Amino acid sequence: MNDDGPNCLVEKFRGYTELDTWEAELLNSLQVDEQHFEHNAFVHADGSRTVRLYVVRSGWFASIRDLADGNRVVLEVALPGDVIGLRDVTFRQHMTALQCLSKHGIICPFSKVHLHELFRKSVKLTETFFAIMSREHAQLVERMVTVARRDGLRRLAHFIMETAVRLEGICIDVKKSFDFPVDQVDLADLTGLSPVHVSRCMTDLRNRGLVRYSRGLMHITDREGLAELAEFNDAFLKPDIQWLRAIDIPD
Amino acid sequence: MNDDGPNCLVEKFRGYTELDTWEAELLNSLQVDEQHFEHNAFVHADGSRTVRLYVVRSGWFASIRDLADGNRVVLEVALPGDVIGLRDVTFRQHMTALQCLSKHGIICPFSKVHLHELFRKSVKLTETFFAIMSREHAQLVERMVTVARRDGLRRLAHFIMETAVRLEGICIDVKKSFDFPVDQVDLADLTGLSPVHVSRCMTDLRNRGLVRYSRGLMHITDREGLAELAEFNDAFLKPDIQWLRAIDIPD
DNA sequence: CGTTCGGTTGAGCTTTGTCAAACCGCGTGG
DNA sequence: CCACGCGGTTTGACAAAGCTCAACCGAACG
Repeated sequence: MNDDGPNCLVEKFRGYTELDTWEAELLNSLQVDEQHFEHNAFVHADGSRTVRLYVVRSGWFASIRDLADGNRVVLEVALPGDVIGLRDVTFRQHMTALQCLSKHGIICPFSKVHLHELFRKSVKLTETFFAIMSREHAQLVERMVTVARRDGLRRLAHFIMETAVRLEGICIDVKKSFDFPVDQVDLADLTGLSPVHVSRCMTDLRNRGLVRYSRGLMHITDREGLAELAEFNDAFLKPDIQWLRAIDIPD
Repeated sequence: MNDDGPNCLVEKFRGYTELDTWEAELLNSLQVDEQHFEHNAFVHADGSRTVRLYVVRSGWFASIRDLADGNRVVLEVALPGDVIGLRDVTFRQHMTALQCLSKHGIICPFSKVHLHELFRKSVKLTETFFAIMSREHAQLVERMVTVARRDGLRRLAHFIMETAVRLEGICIDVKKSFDFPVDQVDLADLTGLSPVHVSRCMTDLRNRGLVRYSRGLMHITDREGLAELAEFNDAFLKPDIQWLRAIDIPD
């Protein structure tokens, strides 16, 4: 029941390490419940108590921070198969709200007690959760670099590339059009731009023949060009499968 | 020898959990070596193999990314007692260079094999490393929010507040002047601004009577005002000491 | 006593933001 | 079938924030 595709934890973990059946079962025990959400529905609010974590089953979910002046920041987008909440679990309160971006989305909640038990049962799984969190961290580092030092065009190019590569990781063919349930306001909050400027930059990307984009569908028409414009390097999305068998190498 | 102040791991970990002597010894075994660096010296380059992690003994160290166009981003600043490298350890290569910011700095390197052994020996320490990484993540989230959506004045105010609170955490009295070995070029790379604009904003902060700052010394003259301007909330710096004893609470 | 380095200042320019209007595809109800 | 309204996008005019370049200043240091 929980082995039905790349949107499940077992598949994700197998990208990092080998699992025997007992470990796979442990992971699957995190995906017994299901919650459904509609577009823009909140899973939890900013500042709410950290009680649960989630595995995304379908749809896109975003970590959101609303600012006093009405501005909003999207810190990260979680895609199917992603784990949400590792960052917050060691805090009492959530640092961001969690919202469903797509028309419809499904997540599997599990309690942090459950995670905790799992930590005690398997070092290997613990290490893999560790690796997953560090990958999320790495993703944020790349977005930080982009937002801090690149112009609007490149920020958007980078986000599109990043998302495409991540979607490939869950077996979505991005060579043709793919679902991209993010409107221009979301893109603005993702890149630190204004919606108007996002519109201008997207038009620019289109005019350069890099993407085609409309109403929830994205099509990358020149992947090389887009990656080059964004100075995109996908190393940060690829975990080192060997790290568990680290070998100390002198300089 | 390694219990001599707040710049050691044992002290840091005691902020998260209780340690018995055996665990304290394990941690101290990570701090047997020492490396010294001068201002702007590199500990490792961007893209180099991830072999070691570090504990900062003294001085400030920065994770740096150089961009193709000559721009530079400072991703994070590590202060005494901080662990450097948890983010990169699950990757084959470093995502940033590591540079000594202060006139002089000392770090204790330990191999990732060593970390790995420690993971096998103590779940509690593993979980604490997990918590430490999530705190670093949280820090980056706050900086991301700031860089994405706040103006130069607020970005600087936020960085100063964040740093002050972190310094307090290692027993540095920030009520009076304190060491602030970061020049305006560094501040620019930290906030995504130009050095010239940093100068203007720093002057502005001074004129508003919030800080006094010159040549490596910082003095916060109006902490309330500075925190308010930056919309600074220090929750993200405070780990939840209770998280290991998490209790599942229904909504 | 000159040089150097970091910081400051001013002028002009570029990028991006703001506001407001127009537009467009789409679904709904008359 | 058409008019309408709605949400999201586009466009234009203008304003603001921040960048670049260049000159200048002042403390530290040889």
